[in-house]
Amino acid sequence: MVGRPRSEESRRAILQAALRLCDRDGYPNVTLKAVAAEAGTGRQTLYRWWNTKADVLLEAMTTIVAPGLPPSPPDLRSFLMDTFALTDGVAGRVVVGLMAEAQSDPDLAERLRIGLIGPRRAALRGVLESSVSSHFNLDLIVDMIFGAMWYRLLNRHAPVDAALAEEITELVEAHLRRDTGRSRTSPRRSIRS
Amino acid sequence: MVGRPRSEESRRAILQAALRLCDRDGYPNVTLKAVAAEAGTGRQTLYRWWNTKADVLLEAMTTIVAPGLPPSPPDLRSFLMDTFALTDGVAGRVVVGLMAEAQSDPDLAERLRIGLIGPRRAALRGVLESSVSSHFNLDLIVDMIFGAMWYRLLNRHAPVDAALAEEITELVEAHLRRDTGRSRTSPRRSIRS
Amino acid sequence: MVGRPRSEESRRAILQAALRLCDRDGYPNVTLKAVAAEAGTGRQTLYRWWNTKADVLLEAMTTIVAPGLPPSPPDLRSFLMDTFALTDGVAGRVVVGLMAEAQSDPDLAERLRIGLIGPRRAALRGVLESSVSSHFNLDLIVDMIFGAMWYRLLNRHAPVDAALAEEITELVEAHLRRDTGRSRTSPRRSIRS
Amino acid sequence: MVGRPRSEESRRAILQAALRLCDRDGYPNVTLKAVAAEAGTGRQTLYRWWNTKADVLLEAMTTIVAPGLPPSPPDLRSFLMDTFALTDGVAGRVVVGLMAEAQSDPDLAERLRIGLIGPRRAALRGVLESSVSSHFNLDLIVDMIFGAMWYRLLNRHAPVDAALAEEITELVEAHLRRDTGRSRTSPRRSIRS
DNA sequence: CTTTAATCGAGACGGTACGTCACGTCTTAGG
DNA sequence: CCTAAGACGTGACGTACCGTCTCGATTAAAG
Repeated sequence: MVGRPRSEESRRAILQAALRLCDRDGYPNVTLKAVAAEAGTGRQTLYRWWNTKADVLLEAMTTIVAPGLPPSPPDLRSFLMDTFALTDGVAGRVVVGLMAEAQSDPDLAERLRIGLIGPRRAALRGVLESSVSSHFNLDLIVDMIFGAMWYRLLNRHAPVDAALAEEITELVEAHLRRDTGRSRTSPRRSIRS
Repeated sequence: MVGRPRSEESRRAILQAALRLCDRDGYPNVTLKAVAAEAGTGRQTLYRWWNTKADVLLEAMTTIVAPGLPPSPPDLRSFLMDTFALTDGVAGRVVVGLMAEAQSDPDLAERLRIGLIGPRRAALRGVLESSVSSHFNLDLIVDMIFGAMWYRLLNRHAPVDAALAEEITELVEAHLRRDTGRSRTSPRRSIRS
Repeated sequence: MVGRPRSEESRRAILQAALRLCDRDGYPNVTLKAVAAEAGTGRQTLYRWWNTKADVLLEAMTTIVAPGLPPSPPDLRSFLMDTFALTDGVAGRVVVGLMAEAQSDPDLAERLRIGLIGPRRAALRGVLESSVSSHFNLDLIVDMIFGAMWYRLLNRHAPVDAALAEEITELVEAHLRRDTGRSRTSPRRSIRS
Repeated sequence: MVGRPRSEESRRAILQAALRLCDRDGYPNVTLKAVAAEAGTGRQTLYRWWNTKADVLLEAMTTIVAPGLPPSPPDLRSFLMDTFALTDGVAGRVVVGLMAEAQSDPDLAERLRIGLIGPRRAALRGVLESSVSSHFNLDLIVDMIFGAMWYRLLNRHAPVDAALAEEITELVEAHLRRDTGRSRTSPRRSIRS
């Protein structure tokens, strides 16, 4: 026997309510109780399909927000512009909240790396491969670029905006360009995700 | 009249209990109730002097952990070595937890910037000033170096260790050195903290 | 939609736990926390349905204890015997505690008068009407009979027992009887509850 | 060594503050903390000389309020008039609060009986002895008269005023007078305080 | 065209941390 | 040695959210 099928309507209502509340109250102040109420759904419906707040918002990120990312951006400048633009809104708050929660939830941490962070790292690395000298440890460059972004997202001492994208692009192209690379840095080592 | 003086013993017991529980259970799983119990003090004593968990741990960082920082490190390599070494332990977990909490507490965010993050930024900038060409926007370099550190602390795709310090130092000295600087990057802009 | 129905089991467990603790520790020493623990229920379940300790015990009195009262006692002697018998146990402690609390809670005071005290006054008055001369102010007689009971319950200088019932009955029947009434007392005035 | 003598000023300030707060907030809402603050005295000073709230108010009653009682009232009517008049004010609230507290404090109960209730019972008994036939159990009559008073003080279904004094006096004089007493009531039994 | 079964909303359940309040004790400096 | 001031450890308060558990009602495939 099969029973009543899952309501797609409830699913989307819950994901969108979660994002809406994250935007309004901030990730840590969102409760699943409030999400259910905001979505106009029962609480058990929520717990039947997700286990935690992080589960809900991770799915919301990958099914609602992520599709808005640039598919295959041509150059570093556009890649950073598009990426940074996305951080200015719910997506930024959510992803920072998820990252914070992952600090004490190893399982969530891994799903974050695999589902969200890793793919973006790979994408940036792909963009860099065509413009940065192979003498450099690309993973380190990726760390420093996305690191600057995360650092500013968290500490808010400066915005993550087009100007940052521009500055980073100029720095990379002026000093790490394929033809200008005279690196004495050590050979790259393998890195997770 | 004066009344009974504040118990320095209780104060230190609470700060150390908070750090201990952070180490054991992770920042978000620490409760003030448990801190009071672990410290062997009354709960009211805790609320008398601090308002939130973040308050307690921020003071713990600045009065117990921070004094362990290098006073005036000579060069970039040692500076990063010392700094990164500190992140491997309670300090890392705490500071990440504080940063996460600051996302929805603007007041805490500012105190973090002023008391913890800003001074470290200034210190790194000071070190860079003597070795990096003035053509570069030093704030951006600081963002990228500390950014890489934060990024790895949060995402844990790679360790924040001596090797990272070494790689960053080599990259900076090889390509951004004072005498080799032929930057075409845009002029620096002012940046908060 | 309806939701999960209220648990009758929890309700009775709480009421009985409240009475049990009142009996053991005395009304003022009962805490709602202890009631919940004794009843094996959550604390919130208690607060969901009652606001105060007095609320709980008032309901316990009217739904558990009161049904044990004599339905329609034939004569004054039996009425007093039955009534006084009830005061020797939890009921006495509870009702005294409620009365004490009502001194600073006008709302509780009114509910006490309407739900507990008033009906007993009416019942006693009914019994007296058939045996006491209409020359007397029955409300005053009620005050003096129940007053003696309350006075002894509170001050404990003498027991509220069958002997008291006997003495009062004799006094009333010897001197206030319908046919012997030659009262010169003033006409009755109306009295609340 | 003798040290500093006890401050009589503080003592009176505390007693009066306790009465004032009882009047304003009701006995159960008075806290010793508030009494000390109201009296402008330290909290320890209070605890040094009294153990409980009841202690303070019992002393306040016996040293401040009681002296206002009629010394040797001539007849039942004046005795009741004077007595009832006193219940309309702080004294009523305090004595009811003490009585309530005594329900779970046997020691306080006894001090109440000895220091406050017993003497008044004896006084009323003395008045009755000269006007009521010796055939009656005077303790029962005392119980019924003071009982009516307490009952009304607590339940507030009717005032404790001059009218009540008048009605009781008339009832007693009309039906229990020395020369009219043809009582068939049982012989008196001994009664505590 | 009725079962049958899993879903839906609603909402009560036993827990637990929250931040506040009053308790009664203690530890200061000052009279 | 008493006084005021006030911090101390304790424990109940009433609130909020947790994740689980019943409910009656709904929905669709299987019999």
